[in-house]
Amino acid sequence: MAIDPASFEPVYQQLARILRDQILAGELEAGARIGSEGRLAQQFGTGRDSVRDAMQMLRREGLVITRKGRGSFVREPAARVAVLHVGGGTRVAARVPTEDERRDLGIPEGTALLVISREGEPDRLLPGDRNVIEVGGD
Amino acid sequence: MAIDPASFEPVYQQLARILRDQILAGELEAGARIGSEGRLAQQFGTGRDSVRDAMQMLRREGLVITRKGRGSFVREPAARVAVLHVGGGTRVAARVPTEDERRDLGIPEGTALLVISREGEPDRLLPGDRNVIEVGGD
DNA sequence: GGTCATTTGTACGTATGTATT
DNA sequence: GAATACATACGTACAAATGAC
Repeated sequence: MAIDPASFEPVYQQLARILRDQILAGELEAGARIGSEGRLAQQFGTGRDSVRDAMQMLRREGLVITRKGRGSFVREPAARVAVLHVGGGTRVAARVPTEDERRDLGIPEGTALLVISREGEPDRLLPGDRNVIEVGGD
Repeated sequence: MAIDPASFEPVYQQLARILRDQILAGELEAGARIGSEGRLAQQFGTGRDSVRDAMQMLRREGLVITRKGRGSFVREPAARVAVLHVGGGTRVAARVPTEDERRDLGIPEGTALLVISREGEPDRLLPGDRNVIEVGGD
């Protein structure tokens, strides 16, 4: 729960990880307000810059939303995924990949992810650089 | 082609717009190297911070890719869109919305966009917060 | 292999503008 | 109007990756 400035992991990523874990664990519920940038910077002993970078990471992952003059809030998980029923028991979802997925899949920023789901089958992740795939329409 | 620090439009957004226009107009071809952050900052008379913010904007839009120690390069347009043929002459594409689309559609960062295309019909944009839609698979 | 210049990544500081409460 | 909070924008410094030599 503390920041190690000497760690191999950048400060802002440590901070993002701490907050992400709290959100995914439900300690910070959807709609809950996250401490202000100044407050968090003071609390964790970092610059406000690092807090902003961490927040931005969480915004990109769709976990939080930040409103000017108000603060940052935990987002509804479902609000960041578009789901399409395409027939034949197949669902197609679009979402922004997490940082981990981006690293694992080797895809750059600015690439959306198609998730193709069928009952009883593992999800198929389709990044934007392997485009044009046929899905049986029934 | 110049930056106006007194404009209502933030410096980094002016810079992003200039570079975006050059990319979309083909003046900067796919794979082309964009000037270094320091070079651009000097050239446009801004801080490196503003250049970085502009680059980040373009990265999120899928227009450029940045590699540490090397520089930023114009990305292949197709590389950022995943396209799925779902039958019935319908195509589904996922991509990260542009900043303009985010503003127009009123959706926050970290939300992907589903684009449903059918021959002879206008594209339908489906953001992540209006989820679960049926598309005739036929 | 080693060194060097270049370039981006991270992290701090300060100041001012703008939106919300 | 005042207080709070985020947005923008400048500065500096050092770390890490890359490529040229």
